Amino acid sequence: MKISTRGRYAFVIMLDLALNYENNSFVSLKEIAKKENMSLKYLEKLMLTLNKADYFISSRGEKGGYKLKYPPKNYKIGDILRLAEGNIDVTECVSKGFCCPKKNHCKTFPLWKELNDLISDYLDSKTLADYI
Amino acid sequence: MKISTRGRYAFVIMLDLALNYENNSFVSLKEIAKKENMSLKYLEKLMLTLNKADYFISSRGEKGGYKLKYPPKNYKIGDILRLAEGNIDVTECVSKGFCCPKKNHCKTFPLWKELNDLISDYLDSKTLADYI
DNA sequence: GCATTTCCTACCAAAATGGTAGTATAATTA
DNA sequence: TAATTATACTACCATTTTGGTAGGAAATGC
Repeated sequence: MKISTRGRYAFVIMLDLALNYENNSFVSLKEIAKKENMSLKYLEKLMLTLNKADYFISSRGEKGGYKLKYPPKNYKIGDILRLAEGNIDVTECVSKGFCCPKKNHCKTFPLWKELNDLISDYLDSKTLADYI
Repeated sequence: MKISTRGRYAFVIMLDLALNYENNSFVSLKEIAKKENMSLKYLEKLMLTLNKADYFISSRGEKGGYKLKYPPKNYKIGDILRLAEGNIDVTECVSKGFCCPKKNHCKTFPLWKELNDLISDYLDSKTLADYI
């Protein structure tokens, strides 16, 4: 049931960018890595994943870095974690598109389904704006 | 955020024993393994873990196996999963006894804490009796 | 043109996961 | 009492996941 380093780091990165949103300047991964005591190289790789979404505006070179494309309240924590972790479903059988032959008479399915909805709904009810 | 095979199997095993609770007979792992299409050897090892708790009465030899020591409503799903999985906390930092130096001014801690409580409270509100 | 920073690929060590194998021990039954 | 059956316990193992490093290429600002 662990949230992995990927997810935890992603949340931190996004929060750091959210905190800088009003400034309209770029924040480099180097700064974040230093501030949060994370490996720059690991952050770079993680950023490749996050960048698949329409989350940032980026700029290379000196004074470059990243900034949020939209205001912090537009970023659901659930979406950030799904992106960073791949998915956050508690079992395979509750994942969209997964078809288990005994889904309808499985005694355990209702628990996983309810638990999964509880988690998803909670994480989707929170945005970056709630943590700055 | 996945519940591993250990936790999922544990829930299934406990449910099978709960279904047999009224019968007052023993259910062998061989039967469960066959019925649920699981590896007997893996079940045996998992049972070693579950048996650390005061959950079963067991008997060896023919007609042997396991039965629940207490009625199904006495078994919280949360406890079963904690036992099988080691722990079910979403991060290390929310685990009891873990001390993070920046716990009090960490921007992300509140989310993990709330999420963890949500999950724990839900799983502790359900017992085996709810699924038979 | 040079330093800086993102972008991208390839690799790698350690840990977790999901098993298997073998054996000892206890209970049942023929 | 001997054979069978089932739990109890230890050791091992292959695969996947996790967390991270290395090295460049491409773009940008000064």
